[in-house]
Amino acid sequence: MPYDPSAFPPFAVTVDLVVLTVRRHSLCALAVRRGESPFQGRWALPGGFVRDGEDLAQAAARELAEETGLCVHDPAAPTQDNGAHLEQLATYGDPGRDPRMRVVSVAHLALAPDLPAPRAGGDASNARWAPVEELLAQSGYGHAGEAVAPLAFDHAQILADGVERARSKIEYSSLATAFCPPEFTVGELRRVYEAVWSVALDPRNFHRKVTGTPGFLVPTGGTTTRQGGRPAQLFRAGGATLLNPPMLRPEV
Amino acid sequence: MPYDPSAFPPFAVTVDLVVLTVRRHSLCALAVRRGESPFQGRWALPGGFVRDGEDLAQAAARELAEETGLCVHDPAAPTQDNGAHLEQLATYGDPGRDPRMRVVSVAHLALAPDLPAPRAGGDASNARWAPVEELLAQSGYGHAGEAVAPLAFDHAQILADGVERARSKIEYSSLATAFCPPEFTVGELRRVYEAVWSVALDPRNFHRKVTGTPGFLVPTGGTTTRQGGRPAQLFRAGGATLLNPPMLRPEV
DNA sequence: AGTGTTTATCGTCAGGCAGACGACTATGAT
DNA sequence: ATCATAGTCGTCTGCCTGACGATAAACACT
Repeated sequence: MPYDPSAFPPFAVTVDLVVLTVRRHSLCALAVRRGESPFQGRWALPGGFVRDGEDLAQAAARELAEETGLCVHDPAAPTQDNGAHLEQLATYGDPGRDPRMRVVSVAHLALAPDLPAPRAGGDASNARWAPVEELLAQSGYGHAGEAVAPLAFDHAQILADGVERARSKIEYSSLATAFCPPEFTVGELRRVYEAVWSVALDPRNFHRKVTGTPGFLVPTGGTTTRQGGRPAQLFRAGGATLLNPPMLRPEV
Repeated sequence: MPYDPSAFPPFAVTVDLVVLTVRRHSLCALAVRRGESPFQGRWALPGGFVRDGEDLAQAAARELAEETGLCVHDPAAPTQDNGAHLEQLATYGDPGRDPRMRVVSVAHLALAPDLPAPRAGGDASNARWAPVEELLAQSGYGHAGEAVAPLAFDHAQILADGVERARSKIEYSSLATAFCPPEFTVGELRRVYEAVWSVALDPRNFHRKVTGTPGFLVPTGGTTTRQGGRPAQLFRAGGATLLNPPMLRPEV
């Protein structure tokens, strides 16, 4: 028995993506320039409609692939390379958040290693990685800074929520490795934490913490000097996902 | 410029509620019996359609009030009594999760103190508080137990996610006080933790932890003997929301 | 009145972990 | 050769937690 269509208002459902990466020691998010009204020419988060017969996670993964070429790292089959972490963030459904009609957006959070270059999607005339601090300035969610127009719709709120989720989640999970290439050094992982939290961490205590947590890192045997200085051991992400005790974020 | 209606499939959007409370030393959830097909006669989580012009949080608060009479405790105006904690949980949008049509449900989590009795909503022929362990048995999310039919739709998954959220969130926030009446003793708060986590905690270490965390509890000056034994100091929830360092959940 | 039971509250002690920081190592640059 | 850079190993101190003893204040019996 189908529902009586007059019993509920129809909604459009979209997925929006907060895609985060670490570039040049700062936390950056993927932004696309809107080619259509409303907010034409303004920066926005990538996203699109959920299609018929499509799961929310599928829709988010499809949008992510369209915008970045990233495949979602499936925990069940961790053989793939260049995989990103993807998780649902929150849902935004204020009436009036889109002036055209009632749109409910299921925001997702994606964490990716540093990528060569963003490629613009179909309906976006441009795309770029921008420091989150810059995107959130002017919006009341960040410190004042560059004079960039605020993000379209309620995307500044969504981005702020995604950044906060990422900041807190790397405390008690091994998620920070999602920002790293498949093989990385302890120093590279530390620079991820430092960029995401905007703090400086003691290299010695950090090294003790991450190498002492069972299952967090597994050595690959190789070394690298790509950061300069003494060669560093290379690691892959271990199977552990929960960090107990957590990595403590220093006080402000 | 409105959207082209043919550009996206129409969805129905609902809110579903995971309302948790602690009754007789066990964590219970509000369940309503379905009066209509599909899943007629089965237990389900309370919920309903989001109305035109209504925010998601408003819709959840309205459903909560309809089902339980609870008002949402607004952090901005903490003068109200009998207020419950309400937060968005996650969104479930599998095609086919409702056999009638495409429905996206924005699940919310509510935490309430022990209530006198549930009152059935309009379209539910019955309502009750049931131990979550009982509701999740038979569903693969809990231990085997009573022979109760599984919850309707994907509500077992939603309930399991809500319970897990509550279990982890009381670790690092003062949210456990949302399960308590406005004034409560340290022992009552401890029994909340014990019920939610299904563990036994050392009363002396627990007392030291919660009274030693600044801003967690503020003494009201009164005492009570409603639990028997030596009179206990009464407290109200303090302003602190984050617990740092967190309350540690004992190992299994 | 005394005794037992229950619950609350205060103390003590040992082990683990984090922050601060010294020391040493191995590379490339000048 | 010397310096700068980055990585790695140790040490020490203070805080927090888990385990548990001891005391306090109520009630229920006898």
